[in-house]
Formats: sequence, structure tokens, C-alpha cells
Amino acid sequence: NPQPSIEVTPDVALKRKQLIDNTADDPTPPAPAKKPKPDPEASTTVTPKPATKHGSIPTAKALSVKSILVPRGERTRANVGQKDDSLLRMVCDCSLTGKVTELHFRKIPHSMIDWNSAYHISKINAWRNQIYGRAGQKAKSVTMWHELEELWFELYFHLSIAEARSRGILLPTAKQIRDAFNETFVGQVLQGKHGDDLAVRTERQSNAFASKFNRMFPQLRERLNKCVFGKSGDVFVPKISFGMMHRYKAMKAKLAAKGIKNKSEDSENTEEWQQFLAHFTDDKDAEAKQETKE
DNA sequence: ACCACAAGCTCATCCCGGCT
DNA sequence: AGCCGGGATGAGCTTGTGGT
Repeated sequence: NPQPSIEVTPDVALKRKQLIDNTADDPTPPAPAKKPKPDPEASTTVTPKPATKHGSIPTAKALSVKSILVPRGERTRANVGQKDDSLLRMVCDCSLTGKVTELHFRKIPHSMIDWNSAYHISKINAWRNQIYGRAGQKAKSVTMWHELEELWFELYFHLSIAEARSRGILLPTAKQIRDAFNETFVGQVLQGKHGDDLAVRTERQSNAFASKFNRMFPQLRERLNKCVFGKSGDVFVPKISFGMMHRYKAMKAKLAAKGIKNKSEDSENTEEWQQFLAHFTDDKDAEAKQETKE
């Protein structure tokens, strides 16, 4: 998969380093180039407005003046084995000016497109779907996971582990966990990164919930499984309040500030962590204060 | 329940026209 | 020419779905 030689000045080359990977005419799958993942705190709900923003808070002007290229007609997609050159262009109306713009698929030279190649078809659809999506013609909507929701998962494991160490418990079913989660979050208005109010939380459905749940904190899950192995008892579902989540978040921040390696998954042995957990659930007063502060 | 993949989201960069 | 601002575009990631 040789890089094409593109003549550019060094600084341009630098700026383009990402782009070069995919301006390549070579239409074979590129090697999965990894890059450090950004702060995953993002949590937004799909809105009909265009999602593109800069890091800073967008000005009212920027929001209201935004124009969108709206593709004409229904969503259509390319299918393997069905040649259709018309899918390589999209006629769009500019939502502001009404100007007509025709966008063209550029990823693969048209003469090289193999309509029997699943990879090529997928590239064409990725391009088309991106344009549809920007115009608000979504195929599905997504509610990003909020930091507090992820903290909930983390606490679920920590509290269950602590409980399993003190007595025999039975792990709840996926549905029981989800019900507890939804009971906590549904109807809540959480705040985004910039303190903005997000849309009211709605129920997380079983498949999506399980999908997320199973991806989170594999080490903690493993530890919990070890803790309950060979024992039995009542089903235990920890009760997790927003006050607990906030205090847990604060504690993590404190540890991080002290330079303590703060993968909570590894932190069971730190003294502070032990102490924190010990007073975590019975410290109702502190919690009540926390909650009223919100 | 798990896995593969489609679709969504954010961010960075490219691109281009207008202005100085 | 160089700067600026905003639209266009793609990468790289997350989330949700559907088949098995």
C-alpha cells in the first residue's frame, strides 16, 4: 500500500498528513492508523441542527447563519453488484441561498470503481450518508453516553464488588441492571461539556444498553465475577445516586491531581480508595447536601 | 449474548472568496 | 500577498442494530 508521491512543500505536507492517507488512489482498505483518543466526555443528543461545532462555544451568529446542503430526493444507497453512476453525485440545494450545488464522490476515481466490491460500495455509501446526515436526513439517532452515565457503570461494579466481599450475593440480570440505570437517569436534564443543558434523558433500550455495558470496565467486571464465584445469596443491585456519582468523580479528580495512577480499575489497593468506599454508602448527610447543591 | 458492521459524532484540515 | 471566516470534507472514534 505505497503512498502516492504528492508534490507539496514541507509545511503543506505536514498539514496534509492525514489527508494523504485517503487521497490515495489505491482503493484497498488502509491500515488502521490509531491516534490517541480525545477526551471522551462528550455527550449530546441528536438534534435537527447541524452537529458541527468548534471547541469553543459557538456564537449565536454562527448558529443562525449556518447553511446546509440539502440533497434532493429520498435516501438511496449503493448496493454490491448494482452499478449506478448516478450514485456518485448528489444534487443539493443550499438551505440559505437556494443555490444548487452538485457534490461528487472523490475517494475513488470513477473509472476504477468496482461495483462488485463491498469495500467500494461501502465507501460510496459512507460519503452519501455523511451528506444526508448533515442535512438532517438521519437514518438513526444516537444519544451519546454522558460522563455521569459512565460513572454509574463504574460505581455499579465497585459497589457490587464491595458487597460481594462482605456477603454472598447473586448478580442481577441485564434487565435488572438496566431498570436501575433507567430509573436513575430517565427524565433527567444533564449538563454538557460547556454547562449547556442537554435534552431530557430517555430510556436506554436493552440492546444498546447491553452493548455499552459489556464494553465498559472489563477489568472490574472480571474482578466482580471472581468475587461472586462459588457463592450465593440475594440479588444485589446497588443504589446509585447523583450525589454518589459526583463525589466519586471528585475523588477520582483528587487522586489524579495527586499523581496517583488513576485507573480506578487498578486502584483497589490504594489506601484512599479503600477509605473512600468504606464511607461511601453510609455518608447520607454529605450526599443530601451534594444533591441540593445541584 | 455476541459480534460485525452501519450510522452517528467531533474535530482537524482543506478550500475559497472577500478584505486589507 | 497574506489574513480571516466559514463551508466542505475526511479521519477516527462511539453507539446502536440485526443476524446468528
